[in-house]
Amino acid sequence: MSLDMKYFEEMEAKIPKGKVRTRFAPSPTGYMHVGNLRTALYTWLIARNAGGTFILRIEDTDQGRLVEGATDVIYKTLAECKLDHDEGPDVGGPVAPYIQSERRDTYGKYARLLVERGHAYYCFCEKAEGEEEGAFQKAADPCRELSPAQAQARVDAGEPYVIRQKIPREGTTTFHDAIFGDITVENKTLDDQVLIKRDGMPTYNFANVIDDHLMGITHVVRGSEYLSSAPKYNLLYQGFGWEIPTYVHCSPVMRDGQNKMSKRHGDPSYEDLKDQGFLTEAILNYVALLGWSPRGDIAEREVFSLEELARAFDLEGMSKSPAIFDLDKLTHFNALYLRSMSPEDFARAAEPYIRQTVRNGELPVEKIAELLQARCEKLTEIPEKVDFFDALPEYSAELFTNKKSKCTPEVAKEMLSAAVVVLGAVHTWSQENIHETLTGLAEGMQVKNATLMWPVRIAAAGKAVTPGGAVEICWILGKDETLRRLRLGLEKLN
RNA sequence: GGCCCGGUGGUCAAGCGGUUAAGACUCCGCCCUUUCACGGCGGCAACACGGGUUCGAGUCCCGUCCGGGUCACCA
Repeated sequence: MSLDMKYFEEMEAKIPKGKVRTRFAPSPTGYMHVGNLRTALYTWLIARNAGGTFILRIEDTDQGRLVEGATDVIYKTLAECKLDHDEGPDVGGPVAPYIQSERRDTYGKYARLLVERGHAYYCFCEKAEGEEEGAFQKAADPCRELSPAQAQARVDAGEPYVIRQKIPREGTTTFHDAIFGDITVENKTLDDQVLIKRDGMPTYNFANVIDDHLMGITHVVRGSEYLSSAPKYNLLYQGFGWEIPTYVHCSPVMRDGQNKMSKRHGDPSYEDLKDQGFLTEAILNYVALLGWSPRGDIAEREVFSLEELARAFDLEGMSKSPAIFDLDKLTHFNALYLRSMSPEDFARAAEPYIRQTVRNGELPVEKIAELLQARCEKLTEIPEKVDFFDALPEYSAELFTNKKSKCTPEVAKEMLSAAVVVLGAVHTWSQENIHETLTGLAEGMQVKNATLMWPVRIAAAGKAVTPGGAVEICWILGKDETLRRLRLGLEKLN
């Protein structure tokens, strides 16, 4: 069997050169891990920071793990996060196809090229079963010593085989990582990993090297779990005589000191976080800082838009150690983003949540939203905060007691009786008028504002904690409903 | 177990041989105030340990301990 050298030349000729090119290469699992999302973000940032190209590649070489509709989740998430790709399965590009299962032939050809060059060999051994405990020593593979002719004969005879990388027995291999620096390992600690599986599909490790090279990837960004296989990648690149890309290994996002974030442990994916009421921008901002931090004169800065991140991002700022995901801090970022929205945008975003419990179409949603903006950290906490507008909750007369406001049930009774009278006389139900009326009443009765406002608010809302004060709540409720509720409060006190 | 990597407050982190060891989240206190928030001010809290090198070490070297990764025909 002879190799078609022209094929390799053509493939080589297609590789774009001269610009930074990065790729996000997820395998379609059906959801986006937080760690995955962060890797995608960093990969995108490296490309955008350098004015380079960001590529999406789907790694679906594991036939047994294909999940229906899983690639859609990837497209949807990237689009939502505004991590736009310049090349990919959906938009095409100069080095298509961008789905590994469609590149199957390519891997086989390159594997044979590597065999030809003496850096790989056919292996006909039975699939290794789970080794015994403590048996860490690898047995030497007899197939490694087969002559090319012997191997070819068995292949031709239809014997099933895999292709393995031929790792040198002696010496050391050193590779460089942009974050971790130079790492040297002894070759004898490396195993002859499988390159082409029995089913003809490449392993992740092999497909990655081939694709990264053929797609002209300059910065290989991936999780640090691949750090220990990096020497083998280097040997592969060297075996082909290819230039080695810049490795960027990112430390994992942890759920606690011991475990990585994982769906299995019930840790939230990007989709889950969205469902919990987190904003995409806040998630991205938080996640960016979980493993990267700005330096120099912006070292103290935490709030970054995507564009600002792209400008500020640098490999130097990346952390070597794992980072624990902290929901409290994410929540803080979410609150920050919620507050920085324009009142109009916030009202638009909040309205569906307000409507969940406020169904009365008469009530001014914009005003309710205005009260909510500084008072919620997540949109999802809105419904229970505003439920009292529609229906006055059952509440205990004990709520009228408040030490700081100098209010007791007796005082409340007095305040409410007076308030019903003066509020009943208000002609134009505006916030200003309500405010003046009530503060005027407090002054006339020789009590501090709080002593009057407390019972009014309690009677109007029926709960101890409300968004907004007495004046605002009364105004939103309208005159009739306010008076009705205040009278109800009075009854409760009798 | 071998190999590789890491270790600054509870968490994210700055620090690059000389600092009172930043900042943020959380928590606590105070101010503001019409509840709660927002905002403002203040506070608690850290260089894993032991040896070196150096006039001087969180910063450099070695060891110990702890944690993680990897040792798949999964990615």
